[in-house]
Amino acid sequence: MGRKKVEIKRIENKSSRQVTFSKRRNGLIEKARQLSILCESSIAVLVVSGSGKLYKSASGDNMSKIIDRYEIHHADELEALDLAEKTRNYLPLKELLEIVQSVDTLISLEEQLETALSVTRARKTELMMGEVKSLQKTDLAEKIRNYLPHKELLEIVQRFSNIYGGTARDCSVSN
Amino acid sequence: MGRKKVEIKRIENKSSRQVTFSKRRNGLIEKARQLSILCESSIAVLVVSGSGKLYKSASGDNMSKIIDRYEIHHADELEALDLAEKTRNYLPLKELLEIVQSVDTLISLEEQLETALSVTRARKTELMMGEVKSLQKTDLAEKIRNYLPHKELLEIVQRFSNIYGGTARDCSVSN
DNA sequence: TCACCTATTTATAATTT
DNA sequence: TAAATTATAAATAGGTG
Repeated sequence: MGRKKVEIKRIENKSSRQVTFSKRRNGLIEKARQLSILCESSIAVLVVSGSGKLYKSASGDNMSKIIDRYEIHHADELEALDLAEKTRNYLPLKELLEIVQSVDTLISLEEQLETALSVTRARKTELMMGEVKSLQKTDLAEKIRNYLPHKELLEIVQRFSNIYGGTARDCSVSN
Repeated sequence: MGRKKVEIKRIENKSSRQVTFSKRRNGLIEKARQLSILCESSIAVLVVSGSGKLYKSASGDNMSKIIDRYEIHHADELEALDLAEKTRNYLPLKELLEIVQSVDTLISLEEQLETALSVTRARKTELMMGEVKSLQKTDLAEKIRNYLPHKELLEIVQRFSNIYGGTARDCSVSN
């Protein structure tokens, strides 16, 4: 849609590439805006220029919510990937805070965790991942359950399981 | 660009809205692809339909890298927001793992942290956030510095600071 | 560099199959 | 319904000031 048909390949001339980048970028964002209004949808457009500059647009909802939606959908795909692959991807900060908080809780309960804390990191990971069941009968388990809502605790344990490849999925943490 | 000019407002007829959604969504993603090739850029498009279904496209780079770029840029804006707001946003899982690992490291160095570990959670947070400077002269600081790359440690400390509202930004952790 | 211009291509709304 | 067609609106490539 111009005086000449252009092949879709890198524009070699730097200044016309810059002009085209600016024009088409604006066009793309305008198209996103229209689609979001016409069809009641939420659209995020992120453009990173060759020089690394970021241009973004969020229509119909805010950027974080749209990316959140992507993360939720994407989480399933992550299941199949290994840890190295996972590290290139994301978790909600909320979950991070919960995990940090749960680790923190474990630390604050250290007097009851003496044995566990003296073992190796691998053992500790296993504890956080897979031994919740056995802790149920102890005061520690009681305290942890009181500290975090049951469902969230289970999710955190499962998250650790996913990260470290354990089998917490099979744990039940009943009330 | 059709038989009639259309106003940019919600299409009331459900089936024509669906048809337009499908056509324009494809058009948008194709435009993104072209722009990324023509101008050597990376473009992410996330579309969430009214019914909540997600459509995504990443051109020029993978989705995670593009969103990562957004997160890095966006981090500055987050500074001004409170924790509740922050929890609706994201951190790379990589950073999560580093933080968990750093907490883990702190735990494994517990014999040197006896005093710190016996204080309250608030005190502990303060330690992790703001007291790195004072730790520099101790063996603990040495071990931490050896355990994690310097730059990453600083970033983690700053991240804790951002989360808990401390002032680790002012800390220097020199080698 | 930066708007504006406009010939032309491209996208798409309505229609047909 | 859904895919293909077609008439038209919209986007934009190259040009101009």
